[in-house]
Amino acid sequence: MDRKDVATALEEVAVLLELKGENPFKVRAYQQAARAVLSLESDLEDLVADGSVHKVKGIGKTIAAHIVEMVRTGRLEYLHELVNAFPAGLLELLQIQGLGPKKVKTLYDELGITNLGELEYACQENRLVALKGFGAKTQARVLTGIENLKKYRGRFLWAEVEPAALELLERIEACPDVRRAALAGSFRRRKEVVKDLDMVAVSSAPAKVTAYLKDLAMVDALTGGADNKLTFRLDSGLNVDLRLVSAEAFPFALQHMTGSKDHNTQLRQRAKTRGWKLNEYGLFDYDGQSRPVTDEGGLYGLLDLPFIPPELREGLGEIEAAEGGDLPVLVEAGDLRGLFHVHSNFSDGGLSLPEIVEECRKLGYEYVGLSDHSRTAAYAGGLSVDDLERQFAEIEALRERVPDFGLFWGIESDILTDGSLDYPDEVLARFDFVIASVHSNFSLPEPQMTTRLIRAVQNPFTTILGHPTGRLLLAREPYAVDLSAVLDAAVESGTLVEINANPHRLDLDWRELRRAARKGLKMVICPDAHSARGLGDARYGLYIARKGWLTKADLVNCVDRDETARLLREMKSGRARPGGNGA
DNA sequence: GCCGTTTTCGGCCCGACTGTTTTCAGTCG
Repeated sequence: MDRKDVATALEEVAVLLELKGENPFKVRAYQQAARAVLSLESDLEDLVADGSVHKVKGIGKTIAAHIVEMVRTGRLEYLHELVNAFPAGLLELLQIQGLGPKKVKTLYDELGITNLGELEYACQENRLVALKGFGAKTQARVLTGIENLKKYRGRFLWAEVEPAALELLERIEACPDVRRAALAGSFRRRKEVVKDLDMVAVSSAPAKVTAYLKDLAMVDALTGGADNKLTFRLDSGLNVDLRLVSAEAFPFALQHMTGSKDHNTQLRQRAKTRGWKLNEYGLFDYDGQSRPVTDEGGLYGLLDLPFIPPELREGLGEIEAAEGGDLPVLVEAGDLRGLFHVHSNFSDGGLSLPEIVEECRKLGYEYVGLSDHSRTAAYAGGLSVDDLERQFAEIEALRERVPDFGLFWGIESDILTDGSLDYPDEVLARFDFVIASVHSNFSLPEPQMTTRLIRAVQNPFTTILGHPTGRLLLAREPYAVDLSAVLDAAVESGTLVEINANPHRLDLDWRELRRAARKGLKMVICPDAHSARGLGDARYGLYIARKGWLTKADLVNCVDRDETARLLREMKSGRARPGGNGA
């Protein structure tokens, strides 16, 4: 087990102990130990080897023994005992908004509820209202929570699917009876959430391909399919549709399977007005002759269109734009010169400041904007004014050591309920930049939430509005807010808006990006990284920026270090802001 | 369960909200 597995196991222990009603400080000890493991500077195996695990701050004798057991044997007996002490479905109840360990325990103890289905039934029978600490509103909230959970089930984050998708593609390409293969569908269009995986392959031996798939370890079961259409389920629960076609049909099938439905409808319409017929097998003229193409570009070419990148194929005007030569030159990975919104171990991040700099340089960036949590975010180790002093000193020292790398000092300030930021102005004035984000009080009524965000956006110290809608994909709906009004305010005051690249967020949503860019809004791809791996999340932000039609010009990340420094200085002094009146 | 130390046990991070209560427990971030 690596450090991440160990940390996850410790967190599971914490959850189960809470459910058991254990001493809350014991629970916290496990949570803290999990965090300590994650932010370990040295190798976990080395620590185990020389018996010094218990010397790590936050890890005592008991948990050290647990860790040693996990690293050596790959499992933790204590965790298994705890898991077995509860019905399997009970843990799922914790995912419902508003239900924590105490309430779940009550439901289990008092009503014998052990899974989602039983809970839903109990709500419908009006049985929750009678429980101590519960009432009509709680019951209604639980029902809504169950609805949401059901809605999310069977759907996957793009980033979750990616490793399996790439591996599967590799395996299928390696099949002797497959000549060519590609990923298609919403995955290829880089939708933030996908329901299943569509694939196309060239093969004339479906039976052999079927047999090959059956032997793959990652394939859980073949679930059906006719001759040229195989459907199967991966061990992750993801369903895959694999379409087998001839080499001639491949570009047409790939285009067809990539979609979207709206895009394809419009494209077929376009073919029809030319007297042709387009389907997954080819483009046919009057006398039923198909026109040969070697790739998708050729297909679009036959319809007098340039190649349309899959990300844009949502039927949202891309065909008209392509026709008029107005397709955007989408931003590319190489365009990103630096990142903002990176957490260090001063708050809840795992990396030290020098490690962050090193990792960013490895990734080819010219600068990084550090932003830890502000003081109100106590749960995330928010920085007191004293902490800020220490951090500033460390940053100054580090800057001297890496003169060729840009190090911007920022903060992710909580937006308090009234829309104000989390430090007095004289403190805010010291940062190179300030990201303002909502982390509490999500259920304000829309008018108040809108006012709150607008106030934050208009604060002269706010550089970037962080995760503007607060959504967590497949977990939490966006808060109620008049987003359009907030973005207008951002354009007006020249405040930047984050594209939070964490695959659970991807917030701002891609559907808003194009409209926002048209308004003149400048945006920033922010990994919101808490670890080295988290820095890599920037690419999900890039994908979503592309999906939102963004070009280099829309993203502050695409200017070099000196220009960025100048921009931040200007924003601070209030003279000019990109997109603002002073620009 | 961990820490620090006052070597044997007491303190451990918290503010705000919500819905339940009639003064507070549970949840969230």
